[in-house]
Amino acid sequence: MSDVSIKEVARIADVSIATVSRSINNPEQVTEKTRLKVQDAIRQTGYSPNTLAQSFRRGRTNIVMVVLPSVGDPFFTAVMRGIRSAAKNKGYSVVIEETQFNTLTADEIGAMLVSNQTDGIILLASVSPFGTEISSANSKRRLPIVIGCETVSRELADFPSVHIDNIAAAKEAVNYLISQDHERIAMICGQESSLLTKDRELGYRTAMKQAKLPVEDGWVVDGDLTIAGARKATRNLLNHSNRPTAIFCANDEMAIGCLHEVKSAGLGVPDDISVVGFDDIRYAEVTDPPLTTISQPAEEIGERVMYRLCRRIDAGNGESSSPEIVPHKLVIRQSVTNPAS
Amino acid sequence: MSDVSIKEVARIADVSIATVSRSINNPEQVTEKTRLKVQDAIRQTGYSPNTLAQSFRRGRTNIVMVVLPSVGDPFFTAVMRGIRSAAKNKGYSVVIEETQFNTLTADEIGAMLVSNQTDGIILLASVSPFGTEISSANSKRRLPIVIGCETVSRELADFPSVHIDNIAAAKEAVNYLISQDHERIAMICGQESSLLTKDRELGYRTAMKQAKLPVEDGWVVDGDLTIAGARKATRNLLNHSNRPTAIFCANDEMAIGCLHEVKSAGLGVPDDISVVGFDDIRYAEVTDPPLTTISQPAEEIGERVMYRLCRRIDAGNGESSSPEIVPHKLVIRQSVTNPAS
DNA sequence: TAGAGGAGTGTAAACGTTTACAATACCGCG
DNA sequence: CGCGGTATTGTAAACGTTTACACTCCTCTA
Repeated sequence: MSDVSIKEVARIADVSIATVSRSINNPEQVTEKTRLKVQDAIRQTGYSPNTLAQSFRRGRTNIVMVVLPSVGDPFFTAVMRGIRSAAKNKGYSVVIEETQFNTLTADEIGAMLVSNQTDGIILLASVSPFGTEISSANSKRRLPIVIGCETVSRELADFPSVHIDNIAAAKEAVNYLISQDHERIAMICGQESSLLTKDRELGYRTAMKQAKLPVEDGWVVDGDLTIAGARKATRNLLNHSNRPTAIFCANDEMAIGCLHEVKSAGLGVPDDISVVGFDDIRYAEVTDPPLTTISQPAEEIGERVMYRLCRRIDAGNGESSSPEIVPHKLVIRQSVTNPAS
Repeated sequence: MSDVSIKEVARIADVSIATVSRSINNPEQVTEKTRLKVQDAIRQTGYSPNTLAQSFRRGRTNIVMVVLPSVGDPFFTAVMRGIRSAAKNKGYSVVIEETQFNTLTADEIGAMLVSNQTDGIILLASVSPFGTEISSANSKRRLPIVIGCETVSRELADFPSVHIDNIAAAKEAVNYLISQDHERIAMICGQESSLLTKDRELGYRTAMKQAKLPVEDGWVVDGDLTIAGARKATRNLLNHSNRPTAIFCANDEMAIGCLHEVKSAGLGVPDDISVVGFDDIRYAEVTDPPLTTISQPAEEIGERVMYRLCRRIDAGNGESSSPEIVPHKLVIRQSVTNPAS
């Protein structure tokens, strides 16, 4: 099967290998007649081009790498589905690199580039605050990189990106709690390093400030973006001397941990504590109670980011680098109620 | 960076390109002195081998493909983590193909092979009952394939596999329900095509038969392995004229849907209905109530299956094809109670 | 009918490695 | 000092494509 090369086809079809190559890749350059001859020979021999040789010759792997914090998080698997579908559409394969929530340094990205030879990279994870290294190292290398979900720091601003408006979305979530008469609202956020988390925290603080509500010391805690982290964070919140009536979580994964911990403490959701999540992963509607959360168009983000990358790969530096903001939506379920009732 | 080739290094180090290649790949074949010279030159030039050229020359992509039903299912993401860790260890990249629960045909696998040139394939999904096509097509091609999680049909028996004993595990789960005095036990299983599901169903039926308990018509329903499917299945079960007191689900994903639907119907878990799952995904301990389920060593399966594949790739047909059974474990949480109480 | 121009095809080089084989250098022994 | 043998290095071919360039036909125009 795969041991027959273009030479054999050329021999059978009685043409040169160049003509075979052309009838496959640029059919308009050959006669109808020879094209048919070649097609026949291909069918006879069961030839299929050696993609290794093609990649080598063309200098293209047709592989892109996506770097993400955690493959386990349903939000990212949803984004991945979008990426994969667009990739398949464009003839790319996708390899995944998981950062396990650690922040990437420029060197690590560099290492990934040389080891996994890829045509481009999609960053769904935070990169180190020393973003300049990457961007300068990269303007040198001019490697196509596009950023998804994560908010973009100034240093990376010359790369295209697609994400929601995290600040506005977080504000909307918190404003909803405020509209339900909550005044003591806490937040569980991700680790320091994540810009995206920082933005959501900023949205929370802005909403609180605009409503002239205080944010007490110890009301903003790090939940590590994991279930376990959120459970610990929730315990701290419940033991706070001025216990909040509502908790806003920076992602649904943590909201699930939070829900569980509140109930383990013998309290009710939403009767004693209201909870709001972020992402609208597919488990959000089957938690108990179903989770009120911010919905992101995860698959769409994935598709857009992949198409954006393709354009970058094809167009080189031509592709614009403006951030692309996609819409979010507050979806109201049953994890929030009025604290007075 | 990547535009400097081995030639440049050879020029700087004042040796031939063959020597450069050797000092990298077979250091024991060159003098200490030249090795150092070459190392220096590499550092000076920032050379790193062109992996495309290497792949081409060596006829190896160092890429493996894994075919799985659904990337979203946390069980599979856990298996993937194991695969990825082993792959990284061995210098392989991993690309994923999702079947979306459809059964694969031999042709489809063939197409994947020629389009994505890979060194091997890990099958975590069901393949079509016409397994002979694949195995014969493959003995021709002698492509390294190994099977994980899925039970192996007779036709595929010449490929290595690693999985738990699904029949025994399902029996154990059902026996546990029986030991808790349940007599009316239903099951939500996956689609027809999945052998793995068939085995779990077989385990269920065997346990029931051995305990001389009847399996009523309509007690074994298809839940599609999805949350939505399980909810619908659960609704049917709850409306059954002889309503079961316990439901055994073929995976945790469905158990989550089941839990939710039971509670939506105004019933309590486990007080009115007991529920048992399968897989022990990481959400299983934070459902309400925490889920009693069968735990599979998912990451370990992933690692073993990958190492197995490596051996197949290296050894050719040398590697044994005996199935490798890994241990499962019943983990008891709070979704089951005695129906009398 | 000569010549220009274009369409179709062939020849051969190139991509960056690895590796069989040849050549050279080095060592120890007689 | 010469010789055999081994350790190290160099030369060149090969992997399967793509593609620049050259060549051959053919057609159309003047």
